[in-house]
Amino acid sequence: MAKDMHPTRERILDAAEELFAQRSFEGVSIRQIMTKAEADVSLAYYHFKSKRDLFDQVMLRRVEYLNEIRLKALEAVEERHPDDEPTVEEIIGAFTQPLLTLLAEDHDKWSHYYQLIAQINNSPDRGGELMSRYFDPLVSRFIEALKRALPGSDPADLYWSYHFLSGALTLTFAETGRIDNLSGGVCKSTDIASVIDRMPAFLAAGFHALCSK
Amino acid sequence: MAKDMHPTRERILDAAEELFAQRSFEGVSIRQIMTKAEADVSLAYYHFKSKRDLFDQVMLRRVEYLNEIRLKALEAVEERHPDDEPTVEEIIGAFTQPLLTLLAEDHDKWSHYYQLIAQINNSPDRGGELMSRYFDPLVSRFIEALKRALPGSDPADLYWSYHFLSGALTLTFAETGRIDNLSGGVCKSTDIASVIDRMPAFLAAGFHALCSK
DNA sequence: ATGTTAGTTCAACGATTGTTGAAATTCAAA
DNA sequence: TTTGAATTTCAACAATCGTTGAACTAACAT
Repeated sequence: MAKDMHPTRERILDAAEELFAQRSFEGVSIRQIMTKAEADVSLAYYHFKSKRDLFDQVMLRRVEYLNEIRLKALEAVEERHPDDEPTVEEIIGAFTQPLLTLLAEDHDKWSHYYQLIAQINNSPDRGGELMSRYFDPLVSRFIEALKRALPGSDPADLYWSYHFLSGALTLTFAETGRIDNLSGGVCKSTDIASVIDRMPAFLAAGFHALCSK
Repeated sequence: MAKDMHPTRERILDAAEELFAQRSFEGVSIRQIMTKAEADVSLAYYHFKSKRDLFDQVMLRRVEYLNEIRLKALEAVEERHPDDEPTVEEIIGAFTQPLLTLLAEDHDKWSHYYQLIAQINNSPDRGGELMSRYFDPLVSRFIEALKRALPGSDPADLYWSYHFLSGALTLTFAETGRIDNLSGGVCKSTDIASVIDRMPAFLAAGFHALCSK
């Protein structure tokens, strides 16, 4: 089914994904990755061109599928509104729900990937560049939909609103445990059900406050 | 005036702050830091116990002052309301405005520090722990104020709302250039004036949507 | 059997890492 | 001028870094 079924290559990608997410690109050595993958150090360079290439392949492995199902979620919402426009909350729901669904289906598989994205999103080094490369087509599509849901809004307001959304979203999926500490156990980073309905409501209200007149 | 006026030590801290912010703790070597600081490698270990200690001192150098002025901003808002409670937007303004004011006063001094905080906030490794250590006293104080401004609200709603705020705030101050790319130049990461009134309005609306009934 | 190819192992390279001890320098107090 | 402490320089340590080439094994086509 999958295009790339080589088991060793997959194990390397899994190990790299987890370690890069936890300790960043430079914070992890090839040897540590290959130890976790239970394979010889040289195999990293048989399956990948370099450490940087390995990192890129970790990103690319899931991004395509991720963008695909999020786009489909948006299209599903739009098809539910043949005449009028979907609401802001519906659009934001289509943007966030697929992430939560995947996480609920297979937490171990997606959590590290989300942590990696959160790290990149907040990296001043090449964060803006990388995020744009991987997600701009999808995000632009969503912003178009939001523009229609908020007619006459200032584009700058819209972009800033999305920027706030992006920060809230990536931090939430980073599952850093911070909210566990702060709330003294009332909230848990890994409690997906708590976030699933709170985040779209919170963010949609922000969009309306900023972009509606 | 300042407790620590040693010029070399300050130069090391400046260089470390900038490089740590750009490339993370493990992504920067002591030698790179000392080259930028124009000082011998050994001086890092004369002024600091270790690389980790240097990192901690970079964080500690500004956190006390930062928490102080943000607390004062909150107290000023509260004193303006001797009888009733301040609004949610006023409280969030007190939380965010001092950051923007400092950045406007001396961008080079504070931008790297903010980038470092953004990086830590989104780090699954020890992010939750470090952020709690440095900011929980202040944040708890603000959440108390928000609790009074939103009587009868569910604490979990409040904590999650603050969590969304935290993500939006740190990403914005990370100045990654992402919004520059996405908006095609309409918005600029470094344009503080654009953020100063948009962010509190956006976030306050989110709090009300989630925490008011 | 033979050859081909994909996958894996082993050993090593030069460079860089964090860190340290001792010598050299600076500079104010005595 | 001598003393002593604070600061800086120099040289080096073992360990680890990313990366590579050559040898080895497995499986399968001819």
